[in-house]
Parts: sequence; structure tokens; C-alpha cells
Amino acid sequence: MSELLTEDVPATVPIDRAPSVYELIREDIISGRLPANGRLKVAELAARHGTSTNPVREALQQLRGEGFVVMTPNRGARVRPIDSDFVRDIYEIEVLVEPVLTRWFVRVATSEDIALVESLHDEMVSLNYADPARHGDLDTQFHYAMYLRHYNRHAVDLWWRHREILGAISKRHPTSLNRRAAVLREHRELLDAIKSHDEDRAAATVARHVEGSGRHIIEQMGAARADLRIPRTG
Amino acid sequence: MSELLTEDVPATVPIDRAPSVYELIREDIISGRLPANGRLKVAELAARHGTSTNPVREALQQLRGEGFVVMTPNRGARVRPIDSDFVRDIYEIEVLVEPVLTRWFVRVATSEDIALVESLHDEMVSLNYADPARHGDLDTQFHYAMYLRHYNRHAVDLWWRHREILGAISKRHPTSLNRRAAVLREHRELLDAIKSHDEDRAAATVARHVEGSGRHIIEQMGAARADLRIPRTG
DNA sequence: CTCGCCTAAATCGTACACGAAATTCACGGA
DNA sequence: TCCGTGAATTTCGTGTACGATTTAGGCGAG
Repeated sequence: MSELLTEDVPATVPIDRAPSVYELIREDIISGRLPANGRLKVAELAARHGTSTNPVREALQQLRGEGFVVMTPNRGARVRPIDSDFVRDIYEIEVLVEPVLTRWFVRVATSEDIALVESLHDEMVSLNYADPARHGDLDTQFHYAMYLRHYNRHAVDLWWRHREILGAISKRHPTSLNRRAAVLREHRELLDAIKSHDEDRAAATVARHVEGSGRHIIEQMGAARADLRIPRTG
Repeated sequence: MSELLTEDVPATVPIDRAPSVYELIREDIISGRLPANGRLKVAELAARHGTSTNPVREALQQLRGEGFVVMTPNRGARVRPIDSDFVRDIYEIEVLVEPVLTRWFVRVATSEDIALVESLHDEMVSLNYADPARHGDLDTQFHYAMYLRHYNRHAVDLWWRHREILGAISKRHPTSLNRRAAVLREHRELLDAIKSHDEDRAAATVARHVEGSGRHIIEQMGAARADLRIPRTG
């Protein structure tokens, strides 16, 4: 059931096609393989990905447009740091945007729409975090199914871009047991609010949900930073 | 006084430097010189701006990252239409973001900060729309002075990008007398709320202000479209 | 009328040349 | 001997030209 949705998702990495230089560099930045504030030399990246300099240059320009790279004239490009401040900034915006998108869904959702969302939720429950990557996909689809047909394409695009970043960061950090329970609980509550056509409760729930996710990721990022300073015993 | 601020504004067109191909194409898109959904052929643009194809390609990639052009592989680039729907989408997001930024300003503003904003307001009042371009600049600075030092750089960047687009569109459309009065009245009310440290009133006022501006621009865009269908008499 | 080839055009990748900036190294003074 | 300064060298960013690849459109045969 949920696979039907996958095709509609604006795929970052379309299947069965060599990932472009743009996608590779972007992934390297988000995942942290390219260090924060690190220099991005075109020749180096070109050699690394086995292409010429021109595709690299265009990829960097696109990334600059998206805000992942900062460039100064005649001094090249640097990686914009994806630190906890950046994540906090994004979540603060999402706390504002997602409730509005959710409100709209509550108003226009058909029973089929709700059934689709619920089936995604059921799958997440039965999966119970056994496969974290799969869980992340389902979580994204769970929300995307609600925002999919919103008339404000610009807001949905913004949400999607933010989601990609946050998803990539989440993959690097564990999810606490507390948070796992909270996510499923809040999803459940959101579904209940939607089914009873309670806009206000749905909006409030999703606001709480987003804020909790943000807080959790930032805490995990702080913990990871602390780990780097504590030498392992063993 | 207000000139001090100008230097801090992330200038789109730094003075005394030849505008880059990127800036020229971007301006052509926003201002409507390049028609909506029109094809963007690199050779054509290169000839138009007297450069080679490579700078054009990189400019298009950056614009794609910012969402102004859409590109499909091996089929080139097209102009994303800046229509009233797009403007509505932007304003709907600004209605959410700007009140939050304003709230923060109310909490942390010093008397000097408020004095600066007020001086900008006074200048706008005394100017009274005699110079529309100057008014636009002052209006932007009026709000930017409040958001300038907000900790959420991502939100401020988002606001700034939106502001650039809306400013360019505003330049193409007249401002009704009603709206002119409303703008100054709402600015005055916002200042009063700030000076009495009334977060809620300031946030509510700015929300009303943004929504009113959006509604007005969209109405003007609709009127301009209607004008195209009514042949001139004389 | 439809299908398939074929030509024209535009995009995409590669190689190269020029100019600016950063680094290195040698020289002179303390 | 050590440090600061300045010039030479090297590195890197930016612009140009060209060949390869893909797509769109027209033309003719069936």
C-alpha cells in the first residue's frame, strides 16, 4: 500500500540511475563526511568522483543556491556547518509550518486519504523500529501523505527540503526509547484528532510532535559531541 | 541614520561592481522580462550578456537551487512562473514567520534599536510615497532592523529571500491610497506595541500587516492581468 | 494516417588558458 | 640565532572553446 506513494515522492535518488555529482556532494555534506567549514576544492572533488571540473562547479552552485555551500569570489567554496543551531533553526520554522499544513489536511481529507495515513502508521507500529531506515521512510511518508496535495507548493517544498536534511542527520544518531514511544503515541493522537475532524487538536499535536523531534535530535547531537571528548575505555 | 544600516544588508547588487550574470538573469526572471515557463537556452543567454556559456550554466544552477528555474536532464531550463499563486504561497509563510521574529525583537530590543526603527518610520512618513523606490527601501529596512540580529539565521535568510522577490514584484505594481495609509498606520501601531513591550499585540499587528500587504499585491496582480484583456481607449 | 529514420539543435562533459590569491622561502635586521 | 618582511612560486578559481551525447521535429516509405 505504501509503495504506491513512493513514486509520488520527489525522489532525491531516482532508482537505477547513477547518482549525480550534485547528489553525492550534497549527501557528503549532510552526512558530515565533508567537515563543517571545510574547503571544497573543485579539482579535488572532480578527482574524487571521477569527472571533470565543470559538473562539480555546477553542483556547487546549485548547493550554494540551496544554502549548503557558501562561496566568496576568487576564494572558493566552503561547507556550511550543519550543526545543532542549524537544526534548531529548521525545527523552529517547521513548528510554524506543519500545523498549518496539517489543518488543511483535516479540512479536506477523504476517508481514503486517512486510511492511507493510518496504514502507514500501522506499518510503523508493527515494525517497531526493527529497521531504522525503513522507519525513517515510513515516518516521512506518514507526514508527506498529509501534505502531498496542499495548494501551497512553496510551503510543501520547504518542508520537503527540511525533511531531507533532518532525515539525513537522524540516520546518524540513535533514537531513545522514550522518543520512540512518544513518536508512535503522538502519531496515534494525531490520527485520532484527524478522524474526529478536530483541527485545533491536530495542529497542536503536530506542533508538539515537531518540537519534540527537534529537541531530541539536538540532544543526540550534543551527546555525540560529548562522546568525542570522552576517550573510550576499551 | 538609516544609511548606517544599508551596509549590513546582504546586498544583492554591491555597489561599484559589474552585476554578475546570475544577478542579471535573476532580475530578469523576477521582473518578468523573461516570460513565465519560457525556455532558458544557455547559448542565447550567453550571447545576451556577452559571456561564454559556462557562467550562464552556473548561474542557472544556482537559480535552480533557489527555486527560480526548473531543469530537466538534457532538456534545459525553464523559468518558474512568479504568478499570484506563488506570491500567495510566500505571504502565507511570512504570516507565520514574521510574528515570531517580531516577538523576539520586542523581548530584546534596546532603546537604541527602537530609536533606529522609529527614525526609519519617521522618514517614511515624511516621504509619504513621493519616491516609491525609496519607500520600498525604507520599508525593507524598517523590518530588517528588527530581524537583523535574530538568532535564527535560517529564518532571517528565508525572510530576506522572500522580501527580495516581493520587493521586485511590488515595484511593478502601484500601491493604492488605502494601502498606503494602512501601511503607515500599521507601522505606527507596531511601534507602539513594541515600545509598550506588548509581544502579543506586536505579533498580531505584524501578522495583520503582512497579510494585508499580500492581499494588496495579489489584487494588483489580478488588476494588471485584467488590464491586458481590456483594450485601451485612446 | 502511422511508424521509423534522419537531420538540426541544444545540452553536457572535457581540456585548456588566464588571473588572483595563498604559501613558501630567502634575505636582512635585531 | 631568531623573527619579520617581501618577492617568487605554486595553487586554485574563473572564463573560453570544442567535441560528445541526447532530444525534438520533419520527411518519406509503407
